[in-house]
Amino acid sequence: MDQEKDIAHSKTETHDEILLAALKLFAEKGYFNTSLTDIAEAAGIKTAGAIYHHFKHKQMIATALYANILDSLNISIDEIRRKNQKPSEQLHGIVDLFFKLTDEAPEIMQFLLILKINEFLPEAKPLLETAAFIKIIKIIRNGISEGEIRNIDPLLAQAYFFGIINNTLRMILTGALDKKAEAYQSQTWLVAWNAVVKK
Amino acid sequence: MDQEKDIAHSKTETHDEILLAALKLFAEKGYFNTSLTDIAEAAGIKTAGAIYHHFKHKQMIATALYANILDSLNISIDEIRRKNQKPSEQLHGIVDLFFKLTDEAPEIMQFLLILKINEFLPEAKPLLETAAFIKIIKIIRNGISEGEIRNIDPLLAQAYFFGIINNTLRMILTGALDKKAEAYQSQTWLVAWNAVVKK
DNA sequence: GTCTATACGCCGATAGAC
DNA sequence: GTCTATCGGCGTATAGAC
Repeated sequence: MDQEKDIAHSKTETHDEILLAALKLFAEKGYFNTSLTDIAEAAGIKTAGAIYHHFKHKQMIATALYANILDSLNISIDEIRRKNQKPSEQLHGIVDLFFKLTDEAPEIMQFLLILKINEFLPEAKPLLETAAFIKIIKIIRNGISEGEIRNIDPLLAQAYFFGIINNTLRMILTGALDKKAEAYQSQTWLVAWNAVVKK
Repeated sequence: MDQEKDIAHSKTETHDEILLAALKLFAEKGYFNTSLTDIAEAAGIKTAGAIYHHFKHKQMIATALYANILDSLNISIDEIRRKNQKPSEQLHGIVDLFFKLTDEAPEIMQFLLILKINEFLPEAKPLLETAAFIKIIKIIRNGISEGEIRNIDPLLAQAYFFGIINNTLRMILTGALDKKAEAYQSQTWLVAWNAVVKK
């Protein structure tokens, strides 16, 4: 951890404006189609040069973004695990979160589900090796040992369960499905859960 | 259709070498991380300039690639539909094809499942509006009217079914799942089919 | 901390000899 | 049809005034 402050109120105003603008633009046009000039403009500063007082280079913006998103996701998952005992309830909480984020902060979900992160951050850990997602695998593993989830390779169970969830969200984010995420939530949860539940 | 010849034996040798090299590099590093110099080198020609005798510009390479892949996919799907009557069998045939391609031509599946195509081909039709994928939706629609598949929005059924299939394949392609696609095929088919079947 | 100005490199693309 | 050579532009990044 480099920063003392957390995600909500970081060092300076513009520091955050830059991150916010970058998130929006990356989600919208992709990393390579977004220039520092674009980001500067969207962040309310007139020149790209000013960005270098906040980030060493362009990649660092994406790196910080990635870290922040995964960090707050990790925190949310901790909270969900604390508030719910059964793996099924914990997974349900995560699904709730994902659907809520899709409606309320679609750029974050775009970043997680649609962007090919290691195309512009070759050094970054793949999502699945990230603290947040390791915890998800752990929840699934618990679900298996407690008899809620079928006894299959936890990674496969993850692939099936989140294959359904994430693909549905992806289609919402790209506009292929035209209602709000909320409209599909309960039905999609049921199908996903059914794909892994022990019957 | 610009070309008279089909995908298998196009105009010239190098024309195909270029496409093949580009496919490989795009799948491996992404479109924006691949320069025409890279492609030239991988295609066995010494200079990037020579490429322009085969393609108007870089985008056209990707466009041709995309068209070729979708074309041959479309043909395969026609064949599958011809050889199989029931929607369930047709879907099974498509799943077979996808798993086979993942093992035997992973770059093609990377192109389809992992690359964010409209990031470098903004004009291109989204996958789902493509002839091949419209036929897949049609198969699902038939499955619903014939009573094999549950009566839900065909697009949602597609999201669920291929969410499982594609996410599994994606994890194989990225190395998160370490066996060959074939090893997961029958199990994954069952789970995916179960997610949409009318019970 | 933001501005102006500018350096630098890389890549896409073109011209023209062979 | 492939080569050499080169142009032009854009985008990252830096230097230095304010």
